[in-house]
Amino acid sequence: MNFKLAVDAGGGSGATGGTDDALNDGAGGGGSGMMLHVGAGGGGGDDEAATESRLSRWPGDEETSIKEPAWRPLDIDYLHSTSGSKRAGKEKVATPESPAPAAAANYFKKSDDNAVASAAAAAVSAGGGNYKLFSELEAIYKPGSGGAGVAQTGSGSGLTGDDNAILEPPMADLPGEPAADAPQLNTSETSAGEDAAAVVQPQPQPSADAARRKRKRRRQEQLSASASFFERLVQRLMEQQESLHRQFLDAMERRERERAARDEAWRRQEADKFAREAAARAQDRASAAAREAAIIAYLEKISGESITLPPAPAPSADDISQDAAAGVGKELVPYEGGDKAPGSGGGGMLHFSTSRWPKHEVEALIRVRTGLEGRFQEPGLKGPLWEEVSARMAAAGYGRSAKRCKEKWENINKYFRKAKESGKKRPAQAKTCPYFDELDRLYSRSSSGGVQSSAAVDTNANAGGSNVGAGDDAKGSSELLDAVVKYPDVHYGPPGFVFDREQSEACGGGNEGREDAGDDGNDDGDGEEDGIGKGRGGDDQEEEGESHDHDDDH
DNA sequence: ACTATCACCCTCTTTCGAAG
DNA sequence: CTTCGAAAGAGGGTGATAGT
Repeated sequence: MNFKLAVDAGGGSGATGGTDDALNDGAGGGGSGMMLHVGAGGGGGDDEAATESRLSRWPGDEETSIKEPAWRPLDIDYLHSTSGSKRAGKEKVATPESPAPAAAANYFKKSDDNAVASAAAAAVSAGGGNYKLFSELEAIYKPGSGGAGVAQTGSGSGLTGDDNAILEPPMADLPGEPAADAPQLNTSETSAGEDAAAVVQPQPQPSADAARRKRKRRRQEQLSASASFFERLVQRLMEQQESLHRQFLDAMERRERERAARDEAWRRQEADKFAREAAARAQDRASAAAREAAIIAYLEKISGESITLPPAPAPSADDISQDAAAGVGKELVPYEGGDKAPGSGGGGMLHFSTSRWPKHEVEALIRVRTGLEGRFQEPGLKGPLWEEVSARMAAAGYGRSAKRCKEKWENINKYFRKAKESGKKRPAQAKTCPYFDELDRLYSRSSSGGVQSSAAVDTNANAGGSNVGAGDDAKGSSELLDAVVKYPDVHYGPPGFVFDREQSEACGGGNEGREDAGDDGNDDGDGEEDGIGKGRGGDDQEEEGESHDHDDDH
């Protein structure tokens, strides 16, 4: 949309009609463009004075004889010059030079007087008259800058729709750009008016060239000012961005330092914790060693024999398996000289045994195995369970692989069944007697618990047979078995110590139960049978044993 | 020398889960 | 559902060892 603000210098024909968007004070005809026509009354003018200054229509929009009306560009400077005598005088000078029509001359003449402005303002304020343009202009210019209206009047951007309007405020702030020059800025926006002026003034005049050069120079100055302004703006923007970037980097660096500090603190904390745990472990080991030494000393004192402990660092299950894979009979097991025949090996020293299971080791195996009986009853692979048995044996100081444990368990069961089946009366000093009793209890319990094994059947069938008294008191045997089964891990410890004492107590050894902590207690078959026969209330322990079993059963 | 005990190995059967 | 393979358990054989 092109705005044209023009003053109709030529008298309109007064033609009516037309529905244009022009801001006519009369019923001026429309046009393709939006124009501000300053006219007295258009076709509707009555008096001659009205014809001198009035808004006219676009050329060609009406049947006017004046095809090219003498449009004079509405110089905003001029408009505002009405408030200044200097400007008015200037225009007054230019007026005689221009071949403007008489109407324009009259207009200028009319506006020559300063009083005209006031009169026009009065007319505007009155709401009508020839100076309605001023109200329009005020409506356009005022919203932009309030009191700075004078400086803004020359922008003309509001009229032309030029985007440069947004640059007005900064331009107004530009240094070296006097506010007084602001009204001159409009000169660039009135290029169309210039054309109109060219039309009005066909013959170029020297003064017009000078004004043009002057406008061009101003435009260049304006452009240079704009360029410098933009340069400063961009520079300021870059500085701001650099500042933000520096802040960003600082923040990143600060956070990085904080993170490093946190990591360092965490590492220190972990190191301290590890050190504390290590110290606690060392203390536990020391206390355990002291306790063990005290027990050993006590046992040596009451037994009068020298007791050798199994190697402290029990090999792991993997090591045991590797040993087993390396070759049978090469496992490192605790060895008691008393169990071996004299001269067969150094008593009390560790050696690669002949893979024979010492009695206490077999007992430990039975305890461990019976402790896991419930899990062995469950369907599933037994391999892991035997691994656990091996691990528990290792924890007790016996290095036996899972395979060896399994084989030994099967063997002792085999012997047990064979012995039961044979029906022969076994000597009380038979080596198998100690854990035969254990197995008998186990199978008795299993049979009472619904798991009827062949061995248990055989055991019951041969209750009065070779294993004297083993099945005589099934109830007492079962209760004792419960005590043994429920506390499988409690008895872990030095060979032949805890379990034997427990066994002696269970057997009702009475006066010599605790004292006879050695191997003699178990070897005494009669005493063992008596103990089973007497039985022992194990209900309370059974209740406690359940939880204990679960605790250790991991 | 004989017997009992034990470790080790092997075979057979059963069970169970995966795969077709 | 059938087949197959792995695992577990039972059972037997054999040789070594210790005790009688």
